[in-house]
Amino acid sequence: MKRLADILEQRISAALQKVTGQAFAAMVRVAAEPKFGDYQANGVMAAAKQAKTNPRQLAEQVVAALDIQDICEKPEIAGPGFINLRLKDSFLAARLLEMNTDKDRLGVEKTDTPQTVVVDYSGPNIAKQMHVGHLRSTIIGDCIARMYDFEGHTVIRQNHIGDWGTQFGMLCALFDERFLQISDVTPTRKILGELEAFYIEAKKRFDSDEQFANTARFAVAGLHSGEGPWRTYWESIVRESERHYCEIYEKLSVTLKDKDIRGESFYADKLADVVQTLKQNGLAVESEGAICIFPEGFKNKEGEPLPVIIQKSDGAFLYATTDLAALQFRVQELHADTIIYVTDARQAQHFAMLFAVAKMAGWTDDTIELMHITFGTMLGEDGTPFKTRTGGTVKLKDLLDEAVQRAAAVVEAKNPDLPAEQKASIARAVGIGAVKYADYSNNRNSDYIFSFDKMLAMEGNTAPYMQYAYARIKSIERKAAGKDVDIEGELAGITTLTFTDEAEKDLAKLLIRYDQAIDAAVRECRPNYLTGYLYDLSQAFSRFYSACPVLQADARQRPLRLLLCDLTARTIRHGLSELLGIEVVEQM
RNA sequence: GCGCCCGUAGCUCAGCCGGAUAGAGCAACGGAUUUCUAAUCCGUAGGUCAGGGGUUCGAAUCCCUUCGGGCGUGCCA
Repeated sequence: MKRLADILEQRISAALQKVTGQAFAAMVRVAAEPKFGDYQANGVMAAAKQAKTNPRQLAEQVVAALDIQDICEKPEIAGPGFINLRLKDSFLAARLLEMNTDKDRLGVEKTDTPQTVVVDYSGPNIAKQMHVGHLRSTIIGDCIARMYDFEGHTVIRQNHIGDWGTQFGMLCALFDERFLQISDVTPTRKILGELEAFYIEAKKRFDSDEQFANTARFAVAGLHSGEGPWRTYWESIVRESERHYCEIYEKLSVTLKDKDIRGESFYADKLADVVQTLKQNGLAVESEGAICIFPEGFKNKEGEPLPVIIQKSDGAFLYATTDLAALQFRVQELHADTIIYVTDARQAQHFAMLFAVAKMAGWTDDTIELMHITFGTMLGEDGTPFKTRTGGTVKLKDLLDEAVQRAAAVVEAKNPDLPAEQKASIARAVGIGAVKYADYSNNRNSDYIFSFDKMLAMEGNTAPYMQYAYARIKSIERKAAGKDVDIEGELAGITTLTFTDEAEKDLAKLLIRYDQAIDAAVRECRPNYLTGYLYDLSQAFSRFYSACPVLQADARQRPLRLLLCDLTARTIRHGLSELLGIEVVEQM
């Protein structure tokens, strides 16, 4: 099913071409107000200006040349030269019926130019527990990966975890001290059970105990050379950490799996080559004792060229080195057409420089797209970076647990008679959904204020609003049997649809726009376009629900209403659960 | 100093390539339930889109500038 907005764009552009002899964009948009119709074309005014003709007159000619009666009522010309379009009932009905036959994709077409897309997201530093700072990259990246997937691209998720570096020396040192002989995984868990505390203690010892610090440095050397027990310790720590964050991913319905892990350690033995290559091709030079590359256009405080440092004066490599190795790997081994990095906005300059270096080195060219998808900081209710009352970082697990707990209280208040197990599962879906949705629904570039009270108020533009709309539809379906309504039978037997209420049409018009919403969201990697659509859809449904009885509707009205319910439920479920990773519930 | 992001209703935020009278939610006020879940719906009120200038048929949106906030700016990631 071709996107309606695209069809309209093409038809009107064609008419413009016919009239003016030139190519102009029709600039079709959803109408600003219902009284202007359903869609409007704004392109005539710009075209008239360029062609130096009267816009109203041009609009008349365009409308006269326009072949569109299969889709719209007679177009109207308004204002300085807008062309207003109103969809025909017959067209709406045809689209709905087409969606009805496409259970999986709701009429959303796959891309005709599939690509290999690498999405790099989440990337926790595994020495520590995941905290709120990891939330945005994890879920925004996941939504991007899901959307690209759905559009038919080959998506390669990459979890670039921080599993290498000097901090692992001190962790191994403490590990060594705590447990000299690792026999199986159980004692490992015991030692690392409170990973955060383990890290803090190691850090404390490292800073205060000279002998311990020496052991830590010795451990780093051992890690690199592979001598001694250090690799084994390291593996235990890494494995234990992975267990921890895979648990969080599962809680969050994030699609990252073990196979997506490709941490810093993976690139460790490639770093020397990267530096060597860049030296050989003359890009990397020594400066103040470090090996640097100076991409054009970047300056430091003194206005001098700013370097990307790839090797410190002591010989050690840096994260820029690892990032370059990863970039090269993704292009050359994973054959990426597009690489999307989902990290916070503070790293914008780092990635800009990185991309510049990759281009200088000839690793990428104009056929490969490198995107840094940025997002703002999560703030507490006082507007400062989000912390616990005592000033510590908030652990992701604690935050999610609290959300679920709060949701459980609401479920208990609203629906105390449900079985305990079902109440618990609703609380999970609602609580986690609320946290994710609050993040998704904001423009990712702005900092946003995290507030349990707001996101779990469960009124207005929140995940529960949509989950509720979905649950109401499911409730209708459950009641249907008792009222001798055979939904499946009626849906299968529909041949014509009759609109008798504006609320039906408003809902239908939104339903057929799902493809457009996804397209906008994926094009700019902005999940909030998708949440905005789903909210509009749910609102249209709620209006429809209060205006139009379904099961009691007469035989003429009921097929359409059943179809609208079914398509709405499927769209909400698909949007929430397949694209945003937010669970839906049958009852709430 | 330079660079990036941000400034929209009392609060939290949308506003897609410049389009018609700038939109939601929360809070406030008033209404709606013998009928499929009221976690809902309908209505009222609320704005110098930080200020100024420019581009043009048209600017919250693009450009310049001032103010205010955040972040980054050579060996952390």
